[in-house]
Amino acid sequence: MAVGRIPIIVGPTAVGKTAVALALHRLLPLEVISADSRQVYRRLDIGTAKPSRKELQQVPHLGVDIVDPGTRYSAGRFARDAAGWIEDVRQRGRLPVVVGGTGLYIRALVEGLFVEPPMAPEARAAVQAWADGLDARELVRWATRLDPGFQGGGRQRSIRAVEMVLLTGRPLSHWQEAARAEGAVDPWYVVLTAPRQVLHQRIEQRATTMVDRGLVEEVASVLAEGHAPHAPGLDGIGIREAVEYLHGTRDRASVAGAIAVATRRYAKRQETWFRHQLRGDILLLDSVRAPERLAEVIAARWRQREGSDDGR
RNA sequence: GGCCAGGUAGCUCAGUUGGUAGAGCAGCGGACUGAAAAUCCGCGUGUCGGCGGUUCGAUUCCGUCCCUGGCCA
Repeated sequence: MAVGRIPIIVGPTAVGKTAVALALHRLLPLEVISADSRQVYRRLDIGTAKPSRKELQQVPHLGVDIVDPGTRYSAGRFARDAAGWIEDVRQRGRLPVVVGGTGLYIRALVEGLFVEPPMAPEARAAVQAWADGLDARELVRWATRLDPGFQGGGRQRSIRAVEMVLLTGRPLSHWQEAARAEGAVDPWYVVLTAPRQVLHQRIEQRATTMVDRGLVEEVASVLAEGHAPHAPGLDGIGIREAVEYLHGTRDRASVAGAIAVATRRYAKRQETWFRHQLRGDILLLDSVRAPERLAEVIAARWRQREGSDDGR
């Protein structure tokens, strides 16, 4: 169900994706499809650096605030949801623009994941409970034994490999080969980059601002609603550090610094992903330039492309 | 000004009885198919403060200068 070509703006955290999307909105009739695995969670606004309420009013965003912190979201669900949103935006006669930093979500949308066979929730929970009693090394050993094609990894990936074999009778690699899904869109990637030094500065700034704006209080109030500290929505940079402080294992003065360190590492992993994992047309833009200038370049290139070949 | 202590990786430090040095943190590179802000794999990145001297060889010993901290004036 390819829906045609659409722009996909990616880049590491804090590089300025939101600002560019906002500026681009003034040049093109667009709606944003957010590809961000943290911003899907309601209530966590400061910690996930969501666009402000005002910004969300100015530019329609789909994919923000769609599940409670206690609900598990996934790349597969994103791929289905996003394909629907894109369709809706098209119906309204507007241009869907995917914006986000979660590489796997974008891959799931563009290239499609394999079609996952049904797995009983109780069975998954049982595997999870079994895994809770084992350490990472034991899990890796099980994964290797049950799935000879196991590509390696730690706790999380081992559990996934074991789960697939136990609940479907076939290893992950089998499904990946045998049940390839179709991609939903034809991507035009715009990759925003910034020199490391600049990026690190922005990250530092952002970490401090988060704490000043009440990150700790926000997390405390979500915990007070009864969510466990390891709830799906609470597993994110910034939120983790706030939880550590609230549990007394970290002093308040060190929160912002720890967030900056974790964020820098995350940004590096994202850059590695965007450097090697994207397939297709890519426009690389240095985001040291003003968002308005970047938006102009993107809009001009887009019109050029769409004009020169009728979008197929 | 005098007397101590110290100047080794981006930071905090270890070490070399003379054979050009290594930990933690930070950082860098890479992998990536439903938890991905996750989960993993790999990599020391260095005028051992400067300049002289002794020595086959000095980061190490000697001299001198500079810098930092402390104490005394």
